[in-house]
Amino acid sequence: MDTPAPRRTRIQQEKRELILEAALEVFSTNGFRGSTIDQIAEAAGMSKPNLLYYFRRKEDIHETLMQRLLDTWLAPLRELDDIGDPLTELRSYIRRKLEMARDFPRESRLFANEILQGAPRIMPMLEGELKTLVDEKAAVIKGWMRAGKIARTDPWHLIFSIWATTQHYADFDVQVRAVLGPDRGGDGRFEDAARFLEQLFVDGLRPKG
Amino acid sequence: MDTPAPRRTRIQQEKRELILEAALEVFSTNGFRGSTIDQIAEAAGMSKPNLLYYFRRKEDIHETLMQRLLDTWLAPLRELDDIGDPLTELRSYIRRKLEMARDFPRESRLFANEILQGAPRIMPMLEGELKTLVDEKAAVIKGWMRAGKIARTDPWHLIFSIWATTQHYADFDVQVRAVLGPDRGGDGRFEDAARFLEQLFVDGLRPKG
DNA sequence: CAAATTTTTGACCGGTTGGACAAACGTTAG
DNA sequence: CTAACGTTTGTCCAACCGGTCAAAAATTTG
Repeated sequence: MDTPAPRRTRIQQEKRELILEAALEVFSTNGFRGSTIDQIAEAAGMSKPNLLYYFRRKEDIHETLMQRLLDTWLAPLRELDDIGDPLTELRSYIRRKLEMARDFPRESRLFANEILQGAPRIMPMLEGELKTLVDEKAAVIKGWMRAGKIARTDPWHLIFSIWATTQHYADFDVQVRAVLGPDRGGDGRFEDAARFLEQLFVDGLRPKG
Repeated sequence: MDTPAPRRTRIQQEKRELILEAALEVFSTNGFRGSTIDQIAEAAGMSKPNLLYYFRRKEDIHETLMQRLLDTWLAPLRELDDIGDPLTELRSYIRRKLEMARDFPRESRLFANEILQGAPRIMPMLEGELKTLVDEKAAVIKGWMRAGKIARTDPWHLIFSIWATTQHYADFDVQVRAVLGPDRGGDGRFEDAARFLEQLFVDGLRPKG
């Protein structure tokens, strides 16, 4: 099904990386339609026809970017495992997701842009791979609830709320910084967020006496 | 500072409303740059030059839409009051925000689009009006914590987490529906979400010991 | 070196987009 | 009726955008 491993020269590999890096920057802030090939080419330090020599269509860049993103994006949830203490597992999942929001905000915004516009390009993946993964992990969480390890609640919405709260710090970064102001909006905001979220979810999920 | 009350005929008022309604639909799904005047005009059932008779520039439509949005968008937070039981107050704030995500998803997505792109048009409002309001309400919440009515935590991040979790059901609606599937992704998803969020926040904020 | 291949660029093209404009059309008031 | 005013539309334009192409420049290969 996949393209049969296209042979690429060293220059091709490097330039393609350069373009993808530039495109991530441009797409994540302007969306797909709001971005122009010229913008990406300029950010990558090359001319438009030269860029089009490496990616024949604008959509190819976006598609490549999206494919790479999805692999790494779900990695934290895949790691959520049945071994170990449930509350500890959830806590480290939240921490990993928040670290991704901190370290890969552009990827988060690229994803958010796609979903906001109705996920026209990745809908099959949402209904397939993603749903399967979430259902699987929801079953794990349900097991923890049955065993009395965490409070009974809806596992799917629990996962949604973890996504929402962590990605918020990437997608709505400007708002967060504007509201916190120059004093508290600095680098420490992610640690404050980590502390808060840990408290919220751990106390909110601790099994009731 | 404001425009000196432009006189408008009845037709002008009606047509402007029609255009704003159509523009909300188009802008919220395609973003500003991703939307064309033609699309909006067609959605409003009129020709492009006719639309431009009521709004001289595309940006004017967006600006008007954004100004109206901001008023209603912060209303729920403004209602958060010091009277009444703190946990009840927070619970009804969450409920109101979730109802807005359910009833006004286009407004939510319009706002999300703007923030995602760095809030180029509303940054002053974020740093001014919004920050002032949030600081004010954070002080109220801090009072509740000092009084031992709710658990001690960061009020600003608490507000962020309420925004994030509730707006998620509007902004990421397609993902939510895709993951929940045809069975659970129906109309009941907002009630499930309300139940879950209430449990999460109320239990997570109940004062300890 | 020289031939072959890969990379880069300037010029160009067709389609789209935001917006201008004048003329036509409709409505209302005297 | 008619003049004034408000509304609608067809036509047009300049800028922009995604993408092509041939030729020049650089690099690799023999």
